[in-house]
Amino acid sequence: MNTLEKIQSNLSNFSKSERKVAEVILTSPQTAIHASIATLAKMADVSEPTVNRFCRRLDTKGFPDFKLHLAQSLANGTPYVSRHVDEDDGPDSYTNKIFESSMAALDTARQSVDPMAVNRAVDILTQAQHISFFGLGASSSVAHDAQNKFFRFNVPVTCFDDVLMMRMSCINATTGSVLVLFSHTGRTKAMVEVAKLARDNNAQVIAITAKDSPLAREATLAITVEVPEDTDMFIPMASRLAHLTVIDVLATGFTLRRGPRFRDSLKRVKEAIRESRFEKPSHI
Amino acid sequence: MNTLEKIQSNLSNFSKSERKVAEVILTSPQTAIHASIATLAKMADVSEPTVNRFCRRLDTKGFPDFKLHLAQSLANGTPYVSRHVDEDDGPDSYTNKIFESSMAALDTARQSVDPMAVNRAVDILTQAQHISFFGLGASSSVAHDAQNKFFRFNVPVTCFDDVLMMRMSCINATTGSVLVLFSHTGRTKAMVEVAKLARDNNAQVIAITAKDSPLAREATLAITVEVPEDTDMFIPMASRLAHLTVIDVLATGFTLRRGPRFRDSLKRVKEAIRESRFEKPSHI
DNA sequence: TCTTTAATGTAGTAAATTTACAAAAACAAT
DNA sequence: ATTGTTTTTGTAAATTTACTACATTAAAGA
Repeated sequence: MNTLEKIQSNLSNFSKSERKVAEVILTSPQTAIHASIATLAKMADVSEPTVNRFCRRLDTKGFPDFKLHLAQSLANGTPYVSRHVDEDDGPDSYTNKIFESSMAALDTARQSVDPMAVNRAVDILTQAQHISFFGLGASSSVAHDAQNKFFRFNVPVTCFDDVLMMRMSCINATTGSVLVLFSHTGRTKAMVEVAKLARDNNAQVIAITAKDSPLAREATLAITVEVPEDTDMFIPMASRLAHLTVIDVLATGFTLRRGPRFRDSLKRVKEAIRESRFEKPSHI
Repeated sequence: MNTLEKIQSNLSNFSKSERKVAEVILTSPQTAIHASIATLAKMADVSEPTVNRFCRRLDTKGFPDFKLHLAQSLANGTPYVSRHVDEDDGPDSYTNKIFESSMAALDTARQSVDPMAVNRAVDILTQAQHISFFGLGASSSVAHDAQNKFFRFNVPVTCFDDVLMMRMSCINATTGSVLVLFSHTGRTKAMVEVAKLARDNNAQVIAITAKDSPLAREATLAITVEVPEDTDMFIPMASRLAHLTVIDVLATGFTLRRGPRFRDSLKRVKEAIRESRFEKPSHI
């Protein structure tokens, strides 16, 4: 909830003096954010500590922190809030809502991803002799995307979206094999079994999945991603965007680890497909 | 202009030490607004007055005032600036940069997508007797994702990431066929030819691609998406996220058009895969 | 190489915020 | 009404924070 609204709704919970502070802030919030605690105290005709206590009552660290929160709530509207699509939303409305929800999801995901886990995953990937990407259902396209990306790195890669092929591939796994498993829930039985099978064959298993899930526990290394999935919609949407972005992060880490010479070869891959394209008009 | 963007664009005008401050703030603006001038100075490895001078250079009264502005810019408008990954970025830094760039890309994409085009695409899709999704290279996983999504709608769908199959499929196309082509550049020769072939066979062609591209011109309807693609990285990253989100938008429009009864069948699809999962501990 | 100018840091100062504690007010129970 | 208790509020000191003036260092130009 927006800070200004919070003050409004908590008005009855405040003490007499605190309410005076609230009144002053509600009357001219723009003045409040630029005032010092002394000025504001004088305006509300209370003591400075009262203002400070008022701030703490609103779950802020103190006066400066409170001003920060207030400033944000004054900056028209909260940015990317996951908003549910309504029955009677027009194209304009649902288009915006979906995009904003996606951005909000990425933001949540970003905060939940542990960079150290990313770093260790990059370690494992750079040392791999062979990388396999596995995903079922909605995650199969994620696995395909990963394959497409790492393929350009001139590393042996495969990708499966079929349980039987995954299992067969695990049987042939060796110490140099690295498997990357994608699963939003981390509870798909088949995937958990595949992870176990792979580890039994000494392969390294990186899971990109939910925190504290069976798959996360079964993997050598788990990059856990928290995504506020829209439960109204019966289709996973936000999770795959988050997973794809994790792929980008891993790919970036990979190229950074390999150094500048490696990037030249990427450039050549890109140039290889140039001929298949229509020239872009150069005068634009 | 948003403070964060202002820092980004003024980067060259700053002195060496000021740039260090800018880097720290851009890397984690959320940390910056909660830090004291001393903490920030230490993080950037500069002196406190340098931080202060940095603030003034951005037309603020001083450090606290700067934090207020920054807080506001994080709240409204575009908080996420597309930022390039540096050679010496640590895991923490590049993880954040990639996520933020992705969010910034989605924001740009959102502003460029025409909701009316979306609406017309939904019209066409709801009336389709058969839907095919085509994508090559990095777009093939996008097409797969679309297939997975629309498959749940109990509509006949196919998906190809192979030019020959695409062409064969076009030959058999009829008036009720709808093709959805994904291409970031809209300049892939093969795709443009496929679009032409399909239209010659009276199929409807929806292109999700770049504005004013050959493919956009060749299609019955184009949903044009503008994406600030990072040209340093020789791999398309942001574009596919934008295209996937467009799929979500189309899928949402589709379900809304079909009405509430339709959603029950989606629910059943979801329940069908429940058995394949480990139960989630209910006490959490 | 020397001079000039710009950039950066050090140390001290002023301001603002917070803490600890005491006074006052409100409330309850005798 | 009066006393004891709790809550609220304010005072004053301590601490943290930000800023200013000046010194030093680095860079640029002659």
